[in-house]
Amino acid sequence: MKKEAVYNTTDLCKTRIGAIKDALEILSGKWKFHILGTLLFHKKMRFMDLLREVDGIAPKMLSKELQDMEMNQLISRTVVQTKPITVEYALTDMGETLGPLIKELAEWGIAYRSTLYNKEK
Amino acid sequence: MKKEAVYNTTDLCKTRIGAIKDALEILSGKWKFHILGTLLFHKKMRFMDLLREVDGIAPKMLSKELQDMEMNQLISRTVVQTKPITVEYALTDMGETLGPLIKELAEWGIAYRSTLYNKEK
DNA sequence: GTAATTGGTTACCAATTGGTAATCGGGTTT
DNA sequence: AAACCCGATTACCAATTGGTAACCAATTAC
Repeated sequence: MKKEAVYNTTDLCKTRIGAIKDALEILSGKWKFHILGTLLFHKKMRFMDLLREVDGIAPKMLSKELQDMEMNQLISRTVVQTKPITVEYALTDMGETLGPLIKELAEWGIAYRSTLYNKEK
Repeated sequence: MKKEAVYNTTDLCKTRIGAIKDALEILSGKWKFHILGTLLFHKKMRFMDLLREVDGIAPKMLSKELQDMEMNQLISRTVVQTKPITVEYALTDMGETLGPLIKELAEWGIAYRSTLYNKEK
């Protein structure tokens, strides 16, 4: 019997697929969630603070990821004219809306780990 | 003035960071969320069904991602002894727990896109 | 008998991601 | 004056990711 392909033809489905694609594109990579999570917790941070706080990130990566996310309007970059010039990074309103997602991700990770632990007992 | 580094020393913080790292490792890559989302919607699917439904994925990638996620106990693989042998993939209970996260991701993507659209008007 | 379907695997290759280390200019501390 | 902090940027390199295309054995439809 020949099988007919069943495609995702409903609008609901197409929209969801596109939305997931968009979100993944913006949030892809090893560091974005860590940076966002750190900013969610500390509110305002300077470059060197982030470099110290986000464990293991190199300045190059931090710089690149910050630029990416600034372009995508998730974080804001403000140059402050202090004695040695400082730069403050913070979440934008859009960036703040990622709060629940990050929280959910962290909670899932915790639940996942504890499930594995219980199975190994 | 010399700055003292402020590290993430609270247990709460460390746990969260580790959890996010775990989750990202398991869910990394271009396709996992799409496959999981599709399985969440259709419940049980065969290899070729997934190949058709997950837009643009190559058999090699599908195979690899399915193996990855099977190892991590997010999906189950069942060989069915039908006339031409078929293989059924489905979410495990653990995999099902990703439902809210995927939903949140999709909703965020939709909200993000509509915000951009409103700004461009 | 020929072609197609099922569930993959393999070889090969290109692009992206990410890491290391050095550098830079301006300013401050010692 | 020497050395260090700030916020990066650059050159170079290695590893991972992902894509294309071909192939496999078994079975079935035409």
